[in-house]
Amino acid sequence: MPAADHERPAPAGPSRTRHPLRIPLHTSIVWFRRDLRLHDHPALVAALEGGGRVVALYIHAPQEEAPWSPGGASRWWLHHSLVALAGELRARGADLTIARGPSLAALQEVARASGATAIHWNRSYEPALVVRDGLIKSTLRAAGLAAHSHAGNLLFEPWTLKNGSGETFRVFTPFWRAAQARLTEVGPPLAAPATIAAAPAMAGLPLESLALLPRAGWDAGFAARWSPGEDGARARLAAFLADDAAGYAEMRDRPDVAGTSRLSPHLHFGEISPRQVLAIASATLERAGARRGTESFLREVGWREFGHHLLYAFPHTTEQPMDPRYARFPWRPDPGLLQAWQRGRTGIPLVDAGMRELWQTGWMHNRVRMVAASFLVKNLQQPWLDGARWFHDTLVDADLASNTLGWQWTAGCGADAAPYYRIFNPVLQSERFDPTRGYLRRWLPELARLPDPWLHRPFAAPAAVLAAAGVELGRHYPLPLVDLAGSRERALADWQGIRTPAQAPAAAPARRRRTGEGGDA
DNA sequence: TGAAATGTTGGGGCG
DNA sequence: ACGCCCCAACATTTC
Repeated sequence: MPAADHERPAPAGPSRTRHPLRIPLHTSIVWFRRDLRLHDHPALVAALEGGGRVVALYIHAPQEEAPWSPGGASRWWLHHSLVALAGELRARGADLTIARGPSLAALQEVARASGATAIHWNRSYEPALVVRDGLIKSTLRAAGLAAHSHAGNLLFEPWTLKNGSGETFRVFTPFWRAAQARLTEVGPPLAAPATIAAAPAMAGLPLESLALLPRAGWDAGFAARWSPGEDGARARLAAFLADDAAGYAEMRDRPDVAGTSRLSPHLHFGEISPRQVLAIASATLERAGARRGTESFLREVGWREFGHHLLYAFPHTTEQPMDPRYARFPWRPDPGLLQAWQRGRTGIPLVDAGMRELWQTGWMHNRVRMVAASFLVKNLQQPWLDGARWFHDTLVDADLASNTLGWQWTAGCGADAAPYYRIFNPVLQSERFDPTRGYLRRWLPELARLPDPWLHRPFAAPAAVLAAAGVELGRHYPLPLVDLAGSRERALADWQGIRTPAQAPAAAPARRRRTGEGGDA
């Protein structure tokens, strides 16, 4: 007896002609991962093609991302983003089914229970996920299921953008020049389906059972600041384009001004795609004529793209320096120094303000990230990987590709790395980029009464000034962990040592002698 | 997507 | 009036 599907009317639209009535309606799983949206979702569109029914599935499998499983801040975001996605699906007639990993077993079980014959997902590019997804795809196919991965989370697939030698770009500027030349190839975003033909509801897990929200109340400041989910993402982009994009080029480095897009967590979880960002930003700003701001903003989208392409080509860089010379760098690991940095108690105001902003909101202004990272790596000489792990655990936008790129850049061991001699002075950076001192005052209330010039450098303030402001260094606020000038000199010397590896004293004379002899060997 | 050291210039005080 | 010195202010070089 044919399935009941035969009696259903054929779906309207062009699919009717491509898929004659005699083919039974099929069921597909859409495996949602870091693409928690319904707009511009190639896997979802592919699953719905031909009038098929859909099981929308999210699988919680943090162990499959180890050692870079999502941290607490990221899990907080994920929880709320899944709530939002489930709401969007429900409004279109579908449920979000939640399962626990291992992902392969969950997919097989849901396929069996739903009768799905195909699985669609949008690709990820992190090393562990590339390996996992490859195994899953071949296993599913061997079991007779159709498994399709789609491009949906980058502007360009990493293997399609190469330099003249056919290699992955290692320097941002030529990378972005090549990408810009091909931006017209990036198609328009796909529309969100108005309705989703859902397969019968599956017995999934309640979201709460994933225990993504923290027990301790450290997330108190998060909800006021963030709106996870697809609606929140598009609202954030719209607000940025309306209010801040025109001045972005000038204001993006100012932590005392809310002039950045703050889209990073939305992009990380795929609540909005870079293709949407490109299309919406270009159209809006073309109308507004804010060309400089647009270019500057899209350039940052380019950095995200660059990080993903690099990580895809050099998967070992999550743990290993890209520049092999740094494998034997003389770091000076010190748990006490690391912990003081993590807690925002270094005695350097801009660094401490940033680390506290991070802890309390799950985010830190990009300029401050560079300064805080530079201080940890260069002045304190703590291993960049320790800093990368802390950022990964505490950022709502924690992203393995961007985080790896940023830390290796700071440490000088990355592909397009800061030159070894480029060492930030956190006090000068503070004076230059927080001229109103609004950022410092917000995050360092214990110093709020310190008069103007000294807020950037309390350790240099006259005793009378400190006393009048009610600040006793070492009690209300820490003394600096290190002397800035001295630690800078030490870093310069050590980094220069990596640049020109310690040679045997005989090396230079030996070379001279050989050239002098001319014809030997 | 630096900072500090060093070099140069030019105005003004002053003998 | 002139030369000398001092030192901002700016430019260049070096790490």
